[in-house]
Amino acid sequence: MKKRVTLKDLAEATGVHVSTVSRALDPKRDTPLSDEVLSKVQRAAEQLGYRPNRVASSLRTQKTMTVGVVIPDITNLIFPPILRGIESVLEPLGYAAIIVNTDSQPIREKRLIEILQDRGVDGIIHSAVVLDDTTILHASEAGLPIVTLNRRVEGSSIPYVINDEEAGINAAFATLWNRGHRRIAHLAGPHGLSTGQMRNAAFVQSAVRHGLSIDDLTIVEAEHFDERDGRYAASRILMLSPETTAILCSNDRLALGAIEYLRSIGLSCPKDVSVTGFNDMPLLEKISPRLTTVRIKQYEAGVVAARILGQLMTGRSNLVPVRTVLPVELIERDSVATCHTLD
Amino acid sequence: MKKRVTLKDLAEATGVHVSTVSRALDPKRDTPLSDEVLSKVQRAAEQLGYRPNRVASSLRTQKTMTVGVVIPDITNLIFPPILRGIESVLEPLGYAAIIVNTDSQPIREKRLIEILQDRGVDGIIHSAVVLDDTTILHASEAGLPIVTLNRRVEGSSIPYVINDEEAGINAAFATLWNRGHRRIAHLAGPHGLSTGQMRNAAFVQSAVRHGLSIDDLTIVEAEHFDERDGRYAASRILMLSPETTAILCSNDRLALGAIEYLRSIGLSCPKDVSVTGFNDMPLLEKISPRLTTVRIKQYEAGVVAARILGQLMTGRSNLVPVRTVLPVELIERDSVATCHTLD
DNA sequence: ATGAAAGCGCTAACAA
DNA sequence: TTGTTAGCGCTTTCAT
Repeated sequence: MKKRVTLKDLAEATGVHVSTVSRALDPKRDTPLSDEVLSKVQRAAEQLGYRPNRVASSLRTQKTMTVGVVIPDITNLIFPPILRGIESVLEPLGYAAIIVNTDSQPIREKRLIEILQDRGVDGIIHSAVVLDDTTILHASEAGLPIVTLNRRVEGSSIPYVINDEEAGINAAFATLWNRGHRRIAHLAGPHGLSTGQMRNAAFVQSAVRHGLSIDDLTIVEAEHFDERDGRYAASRILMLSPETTAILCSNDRLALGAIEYLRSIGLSCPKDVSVTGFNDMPLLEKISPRLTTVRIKQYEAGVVAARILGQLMTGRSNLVPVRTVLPVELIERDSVATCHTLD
Repeated sequence: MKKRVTLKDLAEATGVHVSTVSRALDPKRDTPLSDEVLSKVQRAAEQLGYRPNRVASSLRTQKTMTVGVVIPDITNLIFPPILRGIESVLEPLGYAAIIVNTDSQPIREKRLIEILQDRGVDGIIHSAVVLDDTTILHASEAGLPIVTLNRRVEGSSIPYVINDEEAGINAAFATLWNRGHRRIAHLAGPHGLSTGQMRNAAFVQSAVRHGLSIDDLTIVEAEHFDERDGRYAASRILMLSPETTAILCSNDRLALGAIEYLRSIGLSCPKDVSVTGFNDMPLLEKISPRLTTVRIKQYEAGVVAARILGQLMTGRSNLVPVRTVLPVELIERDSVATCHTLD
């Protein structure tokens, strides 16, 4: 185990002072230096294999060049592309990311945020906030740059990047409506999450605009955005409203669960019941029936959030919009069929 | 932006020396302290909201309590479960992980390893090594604790955790053989990766043991473990050996690609050609035809690798096995059919 | 253009 | 049982 080469070593090797060495190796140097020392130091650094000690520099500059990325669960397929998007902008800027999974547990989230702060992260990209997230509010008020992704914290000025939930739900609703469906139920996501809430509101709005009465709408809320709760909520929907011909789901996993449930009771999607999703997660196009869904820009969202965080961290917070809404796109596949029910 | 509370602040607040405060707050303290100071300090820490500055402590102790996790690409579905496995053991030990994607580019890998070293990671879990990985060899020789996962570096003493490739390939081969297949081709993974190589060798061994002649075997190597190269390699296989009735693929993504190719030329899997995969990646069971594959213990592998790294980092390297082989399991689904070809 | 000196916040060897 | 001191490796202000 050979010891690392330090600035001091280079100073001894070149006969100049450590501070001079430091300056010579500083890429964005402002102080003037003689070409001679400069090249001498650089050559020595090269030869001895000098590598800067980021820990030491972090302590001195109070910048760790590290950001925290908080997500509910990396095994949820929509997150890996988002992370690659984040990486694509942060890595070239010299930042590294510490990724943590909250498993949607507020206590766990709180602990993880604390850990990130102990480690002195320069900022946080947060994709797992709840609507009234006090943990993150505190951190933000303490001066930590934060951007939320996919979700937002209510009544705060924390910048957020979301998808055009309303347009997405409208498009999904419209495609069902245009295929003749009138008994359209909503399999809603958790109301504690902004996505669940916004999509639910958009659904109601769409339905009303198409002339349906609020009282006639069947809406069942899933506790979590997963297949299990999708199955359960679908069963409740059909119990409450057996004449349902289409289920508009708050995301793909719920939709997958709903389709599983339909199959389990001998119904077919789309023949008996049409289903739509939201997100267009990876691999979805290989699963049968190929789900009609709303595609969100996953990688893009990561990129945009990271750019905003970058601005925040370098003090150009005046430039950043509090609200960024990314466009979505309806992907029509095979889970929606024309409705032949005689009403 | 309020300033962080430091040990010095606590020292002033309690009237004792910083070092005493440090001791009072050290969880695994060996020096004796009076109950009075202890509680006084702890109360002050609580009240003022003291949080230790890990950067400072890292500089002093030369331990960052951070590990690097190197993978080819997080969007490859087999990695998220592995990461959760790693997290499940490292997080309770106080470690955070910096995850980097190499995109299987050696130059990129080298740069990323350097970055991790600059940041002073205490160890690395590496899931993207190539067989003759000099970068990682150097790092290891420099004294950095390293464990490789899924793959191994040839001719080194770097501990590695792999799956029982041989048993897996044997099982896949046997199920094809038992269903009457005799014209079994191998869609091999890259020879530069230990998985590709080991699976290829196991295939040849299996075939020979079943009485096939090496010269008759059709083996086509894919350059990368992805669908695109799977499609291409499958086309080559059928060109070289049109009588092929089964393709044993080196992993799931290659198998998915092969099936896509078959479909594109009007052949059906499993009716016309049977296909097997390797890994059993998430969501595979929802894709039709449901792929018969070899399930590897993804989460478990992360757990084991992390445990070994933990031992290495705490100097108990005498306890760690260089080689750990995890058991695999054949998952029989719908992509293998009985062969009715008259030979 | 370069050197001197201080200090980021913490820990640990040594003293008392 | 507690205080003193030194220093991890770097950056930055001030002096020269």
